[in-house]
Amino acid sequence: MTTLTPKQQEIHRRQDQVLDVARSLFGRFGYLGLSMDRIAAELGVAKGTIYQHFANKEEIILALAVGTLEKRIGMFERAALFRGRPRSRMAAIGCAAELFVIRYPDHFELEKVLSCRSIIEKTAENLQRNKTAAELRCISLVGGIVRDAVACGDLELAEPVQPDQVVFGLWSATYGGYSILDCGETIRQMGITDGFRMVREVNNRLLDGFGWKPLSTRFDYNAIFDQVRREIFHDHP
Amino acid sequence: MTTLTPKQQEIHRRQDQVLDVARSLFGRFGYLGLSMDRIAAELGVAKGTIYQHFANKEEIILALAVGTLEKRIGMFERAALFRGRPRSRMAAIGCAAELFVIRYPDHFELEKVLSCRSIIEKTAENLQRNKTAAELRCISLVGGIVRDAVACGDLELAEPVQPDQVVFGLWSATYGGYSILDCGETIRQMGITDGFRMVREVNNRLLDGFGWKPLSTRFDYNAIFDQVRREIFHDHP
DNA sequence: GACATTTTTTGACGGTTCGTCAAAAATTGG
DNA sequence: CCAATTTTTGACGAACCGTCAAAAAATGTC
Repeated sequence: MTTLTPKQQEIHRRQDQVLDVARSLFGRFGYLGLSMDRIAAELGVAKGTIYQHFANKEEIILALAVGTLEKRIGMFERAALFRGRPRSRMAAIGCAAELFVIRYPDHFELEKVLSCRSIIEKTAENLQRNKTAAELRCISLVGGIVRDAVACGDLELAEPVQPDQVVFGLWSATYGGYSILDCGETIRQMGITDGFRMVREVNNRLLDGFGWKPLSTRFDYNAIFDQVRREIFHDHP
Repeated sequence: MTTLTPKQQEIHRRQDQVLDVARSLFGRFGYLGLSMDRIAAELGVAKGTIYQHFANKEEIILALAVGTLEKRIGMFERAALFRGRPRSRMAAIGCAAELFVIRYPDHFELEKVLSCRSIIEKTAENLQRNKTAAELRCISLVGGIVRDAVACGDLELAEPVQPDQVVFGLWSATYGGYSILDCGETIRQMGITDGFRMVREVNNRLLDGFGWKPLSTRFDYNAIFDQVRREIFHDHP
């Protein structure tokens, strides 16, 4: 286990170096500006060496996305520790999600590239599973809070509605909302200025629609956001 | 105006032929499988000729997306003619959106590719504006229904909430929902089977949360979907 | 430390796609 | 029919891909 030759350690380190360089290049020049040749040049090694670690640039991008997803999991876990009724804890998760998109703005771009069929198809399935697994961890964390709410009576789901449906709704609205804000001129043309407030509002109304108490019309969840920011994520930008 | 030489007419026709071939190639092989050389070969012309019409494959993809967006506008316009209270008319729009993703499944893939910064950046800004304009037409159509609801008292928006916020919410939830369903293994792992029902449900709950009457808990909007399908889109698959 | 063996690195190579542009072909108008 | 204009062509240089035999480095054995 711990018996790694110096050489093997060097190889391990280089894997991270490749990702660092790739992240920088992707951030600066985007998907089309990222190339194996450039990574190799920037790192001062031959191209063949990069191929020892990753089969193509798509797998590098996938690895970058998994990396930031793990950051998000960490933030969600910290947020989930917030003390309060389930809906407040859910607001804390919302706050974490918001801070995540601010702190890791490139993540969305990675996500969008990987959502293209012909691009993700170039990656090995077992690597794709890493990403799915990370997503499922986020989802189950959120699902747990929904179930807590059901258990304590704050949320009553009429027969056919399942807790996962609530999670799906939050995920849709949040992912969709940030996607729309992130890309395209359209939103600016609509005269929308404070996108984050907008996403919060939509999520609040959605949970109100499921009847999750206390309703956002009777309780100020923006205050929770501020509190979570102060108490849990004070070290964040 | 109508004085087009035979040659000019041929050139106009070819523009559409290029798009037809490109749509087919994109559908079969995706973004990475689409190339100017292949289009030219499939169409039996030299590559240079394609470049007379489009500066690169990204502009072709953009044109394809605008094309399907216009189909959607048409469907939304037909749906908006549905007779009923505003919320039922909104349900009719939802039905149109659902039928659209069924009828034009490739549209989402186009949309995802174009949402990547480094890809859309390769297209001319005035072409991007075509897409923005088409999106804004859809949005203003939906916004009109929201305003109708406010005008007739079915929807009361508390002070800071604007009609566009409701539109943004519907757009987020729908776009996000279909995106999530469309791509990735995660959703299957969650055990979600009927994705369309799920998106409908989320939209219903969202509008309930805004207090748009009649609430979905008191009125069956699925029935509206069926009715719209029968009465307006009977010619659709 | 010398040397045989294994592991790692290298970069040249063949292949594909891109976007260009001068020459060739086709069209137009007189 | 011919000169002028427009359109088409495909060869070209450049960039990137992924591979692989040869070179270099590391390892382990005596």
